[in-house]
Amino acid sequence: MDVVSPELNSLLPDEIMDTEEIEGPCDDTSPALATSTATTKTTDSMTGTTVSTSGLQKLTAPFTISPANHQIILNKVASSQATEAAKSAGTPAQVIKQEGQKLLVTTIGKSGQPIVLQLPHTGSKPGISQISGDTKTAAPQFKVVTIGGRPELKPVAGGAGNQLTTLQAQQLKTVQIAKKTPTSSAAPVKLIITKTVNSKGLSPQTSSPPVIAGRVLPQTSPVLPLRTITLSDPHNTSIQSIPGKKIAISPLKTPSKNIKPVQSVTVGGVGVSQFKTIIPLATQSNVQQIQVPGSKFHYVRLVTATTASSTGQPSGLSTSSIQTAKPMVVSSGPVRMSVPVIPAQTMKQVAPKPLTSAAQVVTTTQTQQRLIMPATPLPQIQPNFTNLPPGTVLTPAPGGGNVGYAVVPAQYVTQLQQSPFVTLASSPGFSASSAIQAQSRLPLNGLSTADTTSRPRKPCNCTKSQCLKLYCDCFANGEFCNNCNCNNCFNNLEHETERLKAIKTCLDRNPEAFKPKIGKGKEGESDRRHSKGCNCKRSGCLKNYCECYEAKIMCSSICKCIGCKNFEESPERKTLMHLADAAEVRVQQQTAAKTKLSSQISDLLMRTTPVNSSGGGRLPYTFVTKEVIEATCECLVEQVRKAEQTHQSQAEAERMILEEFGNCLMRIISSAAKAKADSASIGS
DNA sequence: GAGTTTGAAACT
DNA sequence: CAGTTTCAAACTC
Repeated sequence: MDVVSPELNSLLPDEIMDTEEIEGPCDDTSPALATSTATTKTTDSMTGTTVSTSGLQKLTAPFTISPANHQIILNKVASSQATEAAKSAGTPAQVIKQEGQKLLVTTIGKSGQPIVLQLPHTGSKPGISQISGDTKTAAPQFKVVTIGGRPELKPVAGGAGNQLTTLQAQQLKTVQIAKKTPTSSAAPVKLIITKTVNSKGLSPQTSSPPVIAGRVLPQTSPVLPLRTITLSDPHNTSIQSIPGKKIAISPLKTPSKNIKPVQSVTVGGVGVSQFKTIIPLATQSNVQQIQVPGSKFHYVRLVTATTASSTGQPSGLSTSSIQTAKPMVVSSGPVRMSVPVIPAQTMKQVAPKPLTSAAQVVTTTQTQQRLIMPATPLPQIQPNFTNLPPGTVLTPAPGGGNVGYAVVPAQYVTQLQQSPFVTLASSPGFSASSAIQAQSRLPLNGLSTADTTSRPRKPCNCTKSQCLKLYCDCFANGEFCNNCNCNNCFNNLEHETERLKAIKTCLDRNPEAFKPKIGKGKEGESDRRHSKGCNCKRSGCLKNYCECYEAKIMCSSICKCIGCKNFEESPERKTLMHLADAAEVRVQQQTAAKTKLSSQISDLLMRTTPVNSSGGGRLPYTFVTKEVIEATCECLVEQVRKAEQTHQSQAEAERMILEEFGNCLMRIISSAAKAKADSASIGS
């Protein structure tokens, strides 16, 4: 079992736990958010998005999705209070009154289509869903939730815009939140929450193809409209974690005997590439996985915090006052997760669920877990998070309670999700690591690397560093190696121990080693600048050797470069920029011309194919006579003249010539086809 | 594709 | 902290 010992854990920055100390502008979209106490705020420096988490001592955890800022807040709320909270949020809320866990999903703002989902106790009546599974399971089991890339959600169960009845709520075993397709923005988003009762992991769910217990499905597949979040509760065997014990780092690396039903939450994005993943490790038996496509957050971390929340309450609703504010905490008994999600671009925030109930009864005071997913570029927001690269898993320090940290590269988990995750969780003998590594070579969610990330990362070629030093871009970016050409790579879960050690070494050397190098400068300075500045001597800072130039930013006062030409007024820089721009434009034009020509040719071939087939042969090449060639050349030359007369750029001239050539080809082929058709008709 | 150059990271 | 070495990416041929 690969875990981080408490010793190593203790070496890591303490600030991990200090999320509540983080200050940042509060971009609340609802009054409810503004009234919370003991909140945790995280702010995306790039976007200003604010994620707030409710106080840990509260049990309520509204889940809200704000179209305005792409925030998703998930909180468990008391039923009556949920309504209030939703009202305060400016939109009607749908509340399901029922004992047990309640999940309020509501939107703030435009959509005005709040969704309230209730997660009944395990002991509650079996749902109508075929996947409800074994009702004997004591603990509530849930977990696959996929939310469409758009925050706008419309309730499906119980009718759109209508409040769900208690019965409906009880029957609400399956909710689908379909990703809203870009083309049909008006299409309602389905929300499917599947309650899975994985009794001993032997109850595969077959009724709802998109929803598979314990498995997160690929999110960006164009043929898979539905985004699903599967909430599968681990068996209620032991929710209580044992302080001091090591915690499985990830389901992937978890030894077979520790593999438990996996809780996973996936939030689908619309055409988004980068998937961020959270793998909270609540307890020994509780492995949770959260994936949020379309966001930029990179890390997943579990943060524990002692709370005053009452334990032993299955739902926790009876004792908790409504926590209207900045709720990003999903609480459920002993395990509480706070999931601030601050995507750099889409700014979606998700707070997944929690579950539990069964085992909560035992203890009086328990530590709770919060899951925090900071966006990758969040130096100012949660600087502490960036100190830990993804993949880091921390076990609770001695006496620290059931605290677990997991920082996992989203893409890595995304790959995992493509793998038979259920199998991983249910098959003791399965080599998770091997499977993971195999999967890591696959494109993300069926998309190429270039398609899946706004920050395409080149594969590394490390040979000596084992990809465990900052020389390796993958490692430096806090990512596992994926599709790389490296040799003897240790930057993977198979070598988690070494990796963690390397991470620690790097952090010892430089606590900010894993922070983005490009961040905001001082007040009044440029928005972006290198955190340390470059030290170039020979490149003039006008080659990609220079980190400033590579990041397309100007050198600043903190740079120690010699002979720098990377400043605003630098003629060399301007020339370079112009050349680069021109080259880019040219490439684009050529690409466009090629595409057009290609389409024209293919279109022509399509049209002439019937003729050819009817004629039973190819077009006579003899049509390309000397006269035809000359005429074609004249046409092309004419285009050159035209381009010169109109003072077209070279790129444009090339485009015109290419286009004319395409037209000539079309005419030749058409004539040939026509002649052949005519001859065929005459012959018959 | 091989070899060179370059500068960050690592080391002393 | 400065100097040196190592390393992998960028670049050149």
